[in-house]
Amino acid sequence: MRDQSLVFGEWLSIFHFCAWAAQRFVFCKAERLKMGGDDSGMESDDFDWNSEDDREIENFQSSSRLSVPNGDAVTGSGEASSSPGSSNSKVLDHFVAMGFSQEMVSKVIQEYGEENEAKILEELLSYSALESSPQPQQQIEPDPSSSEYAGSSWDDLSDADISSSSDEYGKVVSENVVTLRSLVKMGYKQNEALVALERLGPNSSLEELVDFIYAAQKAKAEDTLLPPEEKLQYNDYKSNKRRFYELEVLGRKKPRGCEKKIICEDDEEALHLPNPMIGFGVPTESDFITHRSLPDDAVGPPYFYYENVALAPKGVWQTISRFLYDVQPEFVDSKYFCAAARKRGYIHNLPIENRFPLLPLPPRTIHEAFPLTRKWWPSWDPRTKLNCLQTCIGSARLTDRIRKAIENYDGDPPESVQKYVLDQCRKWNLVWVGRNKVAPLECDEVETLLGFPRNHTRGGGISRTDRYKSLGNSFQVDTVAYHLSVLKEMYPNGINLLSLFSGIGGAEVALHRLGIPLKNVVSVEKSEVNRNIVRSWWEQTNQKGNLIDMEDVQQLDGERLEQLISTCGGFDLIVGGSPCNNLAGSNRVSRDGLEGKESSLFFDYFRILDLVKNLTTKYR
DNA sequence: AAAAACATGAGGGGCACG
DNA sequence: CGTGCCCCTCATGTTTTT
Repeated sequence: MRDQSLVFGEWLSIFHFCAWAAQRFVFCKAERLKMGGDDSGMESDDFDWNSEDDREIENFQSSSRLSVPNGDAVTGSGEASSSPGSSNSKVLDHFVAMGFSQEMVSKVIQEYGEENEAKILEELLSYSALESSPQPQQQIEPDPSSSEYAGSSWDDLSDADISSSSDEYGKVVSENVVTLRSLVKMGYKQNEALVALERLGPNSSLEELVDFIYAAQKAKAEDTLLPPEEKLQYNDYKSNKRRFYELEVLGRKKPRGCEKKIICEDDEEALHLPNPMIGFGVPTESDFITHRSLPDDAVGPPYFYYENVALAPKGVWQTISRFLYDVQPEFVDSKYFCAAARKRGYIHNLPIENRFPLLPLPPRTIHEAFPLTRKWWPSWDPRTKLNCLQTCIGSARLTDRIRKAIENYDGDPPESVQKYVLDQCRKWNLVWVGRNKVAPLECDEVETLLGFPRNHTRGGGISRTDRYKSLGNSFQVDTVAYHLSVLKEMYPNGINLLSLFSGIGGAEVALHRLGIPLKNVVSVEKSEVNRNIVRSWWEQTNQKGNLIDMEDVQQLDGERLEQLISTCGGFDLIVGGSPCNNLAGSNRVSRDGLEGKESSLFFDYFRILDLVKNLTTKYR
């Protein structure tokens, strides 16, 4: 049972969210006018996002689909108290205009005074939540993790600095509140509404928000969460293609006799990881898929290529896939390309015929990759592949402990010691470098395993710790290059690349090693050392093209993109592996899923991709 | 001040077995 | 089908060392 204080707490967090969103989203009317001006059929597809232009804010009010009836009444929290005499009816009118009952508003104003609109809003929201929530029992989460899930991220949000008291701030708050209220009135949970509004922006239409929530529900919901009639609405979704994918690509056998379970047959089903994890095929295995059909919306140009960890929390890949035009992910383990495992999912709209690998093929066992370890490798260590290369390495003291644990014995150590050593070796990816001596991989060894040139991340003031971190967050170049290889014959004169979350430039290196000329590369990467690494590589490899680097994907708005596109002549490929922090299993602290602090930047990948797609089709 | 070392499991998939 | 066991995971926050 959910008690009232909990509900109220959630509404509190909603308010904090609104404040946070007000800061985060600055509205972009100019873009909408520009794009919608020629009426080129982009009504509900044009997402409006950040812009820092003030005049755009001015225009926001009139353009909003979910308009505030009386904008003038919406004042910043600081202003309301300045003229108490006349503001009583004004404040009351304002909240009534937002859709609250006059009775309720005056009651709350009586109780709390009218000088603190924020407080009034809180109260109104909590009251109306209790009153109008259509199916309160439905908000009981059978899955206890779900509420925690959202809870932690909202805590983050409420920590956000909400000192802004500008006018647009007030508008944004009320705008969001109205939208949220509408959604809750429609029967959606606050959490879902919040997430949707956060992702799509306050300017988005109700339809878009509802659509988003559907997607999220589909990804998350268990059978028991939703009443059957609501779920039936999802069932027209892709059943044929999904089935084809499961049968043909994932090698999945559809068990007979489950026709009864119509409801959960397709969408509710968890995405199955292929075994072996070879996607549409890898150079070293005979199993291949040579054809797939893409959803119409996904067909390029431009081509896009998205990457993230395969073992994300449940529902994440379904959501990602749904945003990326329903293209099904290709799950590939890089252990088929090199000596280290790296299970990743890739969503792209590239052709998959006539792929070819980078040559020479890298060694695919530890012994081949590190011949010197063979001499010291004990017979009781059966590993032939390394585990996933992560962002941290084992410490020197750990390897010392292991040495001491072993050297007490003449022959093979007892099984318990073997177990301990093996566990540690697997956990930290240690290799044998001497008698009773294990060691973590060196930076340059990691570089080689991942397909980068040696010393790619070396120098320029980067610490060893940070090198491991940057490398651990990177692509495996051979794997990505194999997928991108189909571009070579399509673009003999080179490509224009938009590289988001570039990191140390895995995509750039892959294309370069494929022999695909890079004409213009726009590289967006937050970390300065990483940008330096890419810049340095760019100069060392005598690139003929032009490298433009930027810091923040969130600053890449429609205006900026249009500029870039007009100077570059359009992007042929948009690559991005968005942050996995909140998805990766190694994260004990904040594995919050796609809504996590960093991983939610996926939605910026989608936003930018969608913008480029629209701009590309528009100008061609 | 910066770099390195350390402490901190949950969550799922795969598999064998009954 | 369920259950138990094995295994793996693009990490974060704090403390210690350099």
